Amino acid sequence: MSRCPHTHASARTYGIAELAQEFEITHRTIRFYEEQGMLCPQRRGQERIYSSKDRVALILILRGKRIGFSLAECKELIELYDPHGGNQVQLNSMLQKIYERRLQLEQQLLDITQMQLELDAAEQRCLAALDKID
Amino acid sequence: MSRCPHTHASARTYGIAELAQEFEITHRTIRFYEEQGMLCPQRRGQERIYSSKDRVALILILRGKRIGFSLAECKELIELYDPHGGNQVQLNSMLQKIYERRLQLEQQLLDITQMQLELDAAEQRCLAALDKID
DNA sequence: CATTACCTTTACGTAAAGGTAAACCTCGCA
DNA sequence: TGCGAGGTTTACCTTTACGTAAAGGTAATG
Repeated sequence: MSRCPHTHASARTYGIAELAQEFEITHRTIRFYEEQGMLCPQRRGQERIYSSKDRVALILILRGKRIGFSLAECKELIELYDPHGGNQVQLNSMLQKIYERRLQLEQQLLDITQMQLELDAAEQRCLAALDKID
Repeated sequence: MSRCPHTHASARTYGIAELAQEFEITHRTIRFYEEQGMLCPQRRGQERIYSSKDRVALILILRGKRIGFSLAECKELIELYDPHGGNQVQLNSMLQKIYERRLQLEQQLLDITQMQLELDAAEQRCLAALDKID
């Protein structure tokens, strides 16, 4: 069973080595994320079998990390992504979190463009100094 | 001396409490950054006197941190900002670092816009679920 | 003079995010 | 059948970025 009954877009599964290679991270890292409750692979005996949902979670984690989110924050992102209904209170709290994340992202955009400007200036100083050397 | 002889744009100085309040960080944090060689306050007896250069460094550190740079990376940014001449080899290595930072910032921009899209989608799901409740 | 407020140092603690090592299972196959 | 490739767990180690006492100097204030 579960062998692609109605081809639900992605019944594909992945081994740990496969994911580790694709995303250039270690096995330990992947298991660590599981310890933290961010991945939920099935088991075949001892072996972990990752679903494409796990793979998506990994993508979210790694993207979050690249822009400086903590794992706890990445976990929240995954929960936002997850379709798990919830009652009215929960939904409103999710909307609140989404709002806060958006503010944070906007601040980060400002920080990044500001930093780009400063890199430009630093580059100019370098080039000018090199110019003087000749 | 040093009492504003030719009003060099900013002979202003700052106390630790002042900076801590302005940037909403603790004294400990500021002293820690000094331990790491990122701030170089003068001393009046035991007391630390911060220059506006120190203040700029703090700004760079905090901005760097907001987008997930490590303190080591922030330190590099400060050094890029710092005008300290250097020979041809050093200048070229600085240019290389600037180039790498730029690439990283571009990746971060991609990550952020992607994440914004996902927040949009998550918000839609929340709103749709709330809609169903009514 | 004593208190209060702010500064200092030294030193140990800690959470986050994994790295690394040791030792074991187990499957396929030559 | 035996061995290697790839999987597993447990458990301790490390780095980063500070937090948190403990213990005391200094300066104004009542």
